[in-house]
Amino acid sequence: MLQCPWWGFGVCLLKGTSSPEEKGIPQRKTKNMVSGLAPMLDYTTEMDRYRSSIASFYKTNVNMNMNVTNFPQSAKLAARLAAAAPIFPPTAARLGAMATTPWGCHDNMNMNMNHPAAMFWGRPKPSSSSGSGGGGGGGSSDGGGAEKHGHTASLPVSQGTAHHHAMASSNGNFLPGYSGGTDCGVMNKQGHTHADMIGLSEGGSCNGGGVMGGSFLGGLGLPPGVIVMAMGSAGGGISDASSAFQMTGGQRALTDCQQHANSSPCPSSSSPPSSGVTAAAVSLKRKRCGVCGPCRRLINCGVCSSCRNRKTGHQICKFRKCEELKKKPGGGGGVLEVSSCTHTHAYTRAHAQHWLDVSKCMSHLLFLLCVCASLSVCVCASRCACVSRCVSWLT
DNA sequence: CCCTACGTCTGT
DNA sequence: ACAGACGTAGGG
Repeated sequence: MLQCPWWGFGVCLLKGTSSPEEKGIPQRKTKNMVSGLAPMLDYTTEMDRYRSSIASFYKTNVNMNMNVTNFPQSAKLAARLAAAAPIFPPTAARLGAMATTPWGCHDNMNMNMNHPAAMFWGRPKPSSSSGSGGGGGGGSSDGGGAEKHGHTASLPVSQGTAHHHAMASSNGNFLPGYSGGTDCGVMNKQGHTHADMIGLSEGGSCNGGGVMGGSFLGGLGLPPGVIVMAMGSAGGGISDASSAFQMTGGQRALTDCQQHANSSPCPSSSSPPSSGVTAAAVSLKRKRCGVCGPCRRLINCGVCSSCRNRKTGHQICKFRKCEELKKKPGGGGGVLEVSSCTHTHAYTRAHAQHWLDVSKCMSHLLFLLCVCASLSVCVCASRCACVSRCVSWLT
């Protein structure tokens, strides 16, 4: 389990350091914190770019590539994000740099990068004091919260936000090229770099540490050997490198993971101890496990029968249907103690293939999203190198 | 009260 | 087996 002793700049700056002060490093959540980086990082600018990019990304890509009505939640999400007040701290604050070896789960992000570093985007561990920025809230209790959040004017600046950002960024779906002239990024029609395309295409095209090489962070270089990792929302917990599809679910997953942080960090998709309702409980409605791939998916596909018949069907999107709930209640469950690679492998493979198949029928944009979704399934379900294999299946 | 979604029933 | 419809639990 990753434990960062100290967060500064949204970064786990040092290991074994007793306090930020000792290191003489400013620890702030907002502008002040980047004072030393001010020339490179401008919060407002970054936010503007971010929001406009999201808006245009969806507006353009979604309209261009698919019928937006098929992806109502994508649109909603875009709208929310675009309208949201700044939801994450300055760029620098989102970095979690670690001079330590990633633990298994996060090593997933190495994927095909052929590099021991993994980069995520996240938030610094919220300080115990304050709740600046209305940081309460946390995630919704249900995947459905993804939609319900639409009621609020802005995204919560806590877990939810962290996940939105962490995931979006880790997969690059929403990341509008923070680099000026990226060498390895793939530009979309808006001229924005999409890291997922980078990450999923070739392993070695981006050298340097992490997914985005040295060009992210507005040119902020990182010391050699510094590993940048996603801290999810609860730095040190199981980080959630899931995709833009799976924000709300991710929050919940994260919570669950934390609760099980001792032994089995994150319940696998096949045997989630966090299911809450046992088979014996019967009669009561079972709840989503919150940790499986579908549960962690945020956005309805908009095309499945459940989505199409939302009004009358009262069913969750097929792609968001909890793996556990798909099983017969009380039916021989719990047999698999699935922490093994083998199982995870099969699981992710199925999903990866599924999404790959889906992608063949859909747009390039969706393909990317789907790929990301698959990856996140891997990340969620595995604790090992399976992800890289999953990636290889997809590419 | 509204919305989401689980469980169940029914039809194909 | 699957899809669709419906009742209704649960949360906000």
